[in-house]
Amino acid sequence: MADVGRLAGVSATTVSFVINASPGEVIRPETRRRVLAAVEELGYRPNRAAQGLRTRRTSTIGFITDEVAVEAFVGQIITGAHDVAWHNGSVLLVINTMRSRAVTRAALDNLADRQVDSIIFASAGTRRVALPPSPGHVPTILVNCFTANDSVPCVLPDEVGGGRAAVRILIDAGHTNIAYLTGTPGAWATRGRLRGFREELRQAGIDPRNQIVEAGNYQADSGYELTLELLTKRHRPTAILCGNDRMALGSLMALRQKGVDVPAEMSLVGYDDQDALVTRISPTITNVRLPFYEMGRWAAERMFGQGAQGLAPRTQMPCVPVLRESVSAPRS
Amino acid sequence: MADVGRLAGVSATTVSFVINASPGEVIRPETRRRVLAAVEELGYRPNRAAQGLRTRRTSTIGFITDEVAVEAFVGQIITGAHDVAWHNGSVLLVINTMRSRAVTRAALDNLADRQVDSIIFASAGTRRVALPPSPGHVPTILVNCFTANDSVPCVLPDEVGGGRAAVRILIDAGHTNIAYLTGTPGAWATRGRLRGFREELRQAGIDPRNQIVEAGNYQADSGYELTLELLTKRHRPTAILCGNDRMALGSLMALRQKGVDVPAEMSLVGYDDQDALVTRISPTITNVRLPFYEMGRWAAERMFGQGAQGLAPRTQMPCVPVLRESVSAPRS
DNA sequence: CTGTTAGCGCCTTCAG
DNA sequence: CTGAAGGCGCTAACAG
Repeated sequence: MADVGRLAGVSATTVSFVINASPGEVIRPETRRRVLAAVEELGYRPNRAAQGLRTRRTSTIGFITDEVAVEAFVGQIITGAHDVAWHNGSVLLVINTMRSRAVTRAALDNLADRQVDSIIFASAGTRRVALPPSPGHVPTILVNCFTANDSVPCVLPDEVGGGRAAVRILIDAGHTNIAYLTGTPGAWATRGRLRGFREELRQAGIDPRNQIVEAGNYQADSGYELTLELLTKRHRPTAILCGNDRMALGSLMALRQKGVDVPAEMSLVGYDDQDALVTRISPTITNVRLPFYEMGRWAAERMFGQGAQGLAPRTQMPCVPVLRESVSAPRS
Repeated sequence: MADVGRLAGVSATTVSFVINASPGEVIRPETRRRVLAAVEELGYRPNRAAQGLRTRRTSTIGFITDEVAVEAFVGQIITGAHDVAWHNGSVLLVINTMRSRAVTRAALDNLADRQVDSIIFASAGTRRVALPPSPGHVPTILVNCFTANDSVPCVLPDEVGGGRAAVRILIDAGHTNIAYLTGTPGAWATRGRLRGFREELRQAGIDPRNQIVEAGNYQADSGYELTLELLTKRHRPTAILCGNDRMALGSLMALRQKGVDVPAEMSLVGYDDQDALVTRISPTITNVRLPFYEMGRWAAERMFGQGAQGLAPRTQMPCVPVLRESVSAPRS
């Protein structure tokens, strides 16, 4: 930087002013031109580490997660947070904890030591986490998880609304006899979706107690087996709602095997909207999409606004219906 | 740090020596104890940004990629690189380019400005990339991609070996009439796998020209349709090898639909080993696994050894067979 | 409008 | 064995 100043015939300070377009500093156009030329000639690039030391702002967001690889869900959260960060000149420092509490603790310390501006903590599955107290007071937001006492602001998918949206798709298509093959009973997501399922039916004047609800486990086999079972019942439903896309896939395989056409003879709705599973298949599966990308964006956006100050303890993002080929009106 | 020294009754220099266990510096145990106690009491943590400025080592690896979210492949590479980095006290700065050349260029500059120790550039699909010349001379390794003139060392999956391994599974099970539903013709991976397919057959004394080879497109529908077609042929194969897991899934659906039992009447082998697709289904699909995690590890490991110096221009990592339920001996 | 001075927090000679 | 001095590259007051 001193070299640049020397070449341009000015001091390092002036170079800094020019490069950063420091607000309040007025530089004569001629000087600015000379400085820029010198920067160009020397191929000078400011050292961000030094800047960070001086300004106490590293333009870095720490991103801690359970697990980057499984399910590609976390990948979407990262992508959302990344896009916003990049747009604001920041970048993501990613640490994978593999759900180890020790690693989580170490990651938090490490990120604080590196002077990150803020921390986003994301979980692959929606759940309660016990976050060790962060050293220093780095603004922190939780994505797809929450703490017991809501001590840290978080953003979650609106699963109840998602459950309602899923049923609404089928009701709108004219179905009144809908089977719901749920995911693992007790899981946070399962409970919300089921509640939404019932609420929406009731609101449409359909008694949820007349609908078949079977508990699966979010794996393809459970969708497959529960569907085979379903097909043997007397009062066969005209539509199946699945706990997630893997189950929907299993269900589809069972329907194929039994020669039941989708959607002509049976409508099918998945949940999660996992691209690889759901759009590269025939028929493409109507779905409710989880807002992972949006939650990632949301969290990062907060970091460039008021930080984690003044946020509601919990924010919900909508799960939106995605209409594809697997739903049609029931056969009359 | 000065505060810690004051509390312990020593200089900041001594604190530094104690904290870093600086080699060559001998500290009296009593002094060390006092320093450590002061560190503890004050909750002192060294500022990594300042350390980085001074030592010119940030313990940070820049990780640039096409796309974090799709396919979960990149997630595995990140995980591999991350694990090695973390083990060595380093951390990953992740940038997503969305295949934009401008972003890639900016990412390279940004990482150099941030003084990362090294850069790993990973692609979601195996392909040739045109990497803008890195400013500064940060050691760089390519994962799952390569440059035209091999100017940057890279690590790639051994697709020829993978193709061989896939056929070998079936030959070992006793099959001699094997159909191969390939992925998109012309793709680097497709060509390698097909070559391996032929080599291994020939070596087993089977003429590849007698085997059915059909070109698909790596999507589930192509597996589905090609399989339906296959089942109408006179000389029906006893085993199907698919270009990837999505195609295998499509194939499985076609077989189900036609009432062909897997593996009793037809053996099936996928490729890629995408967990979500392949193990959460019945039957679980025998596979050849792409070494994404290993390639990520490999690249990061180099960065803690000789850097990118003295590496072979291309390194291949083996694709290993994963035996599951979808293969059995052919019906005699 | 521009230059001087003084650190940010740490590590590394070099003297004791 | 320990401390003093200097500087990594940059920016923020404060003068001119």
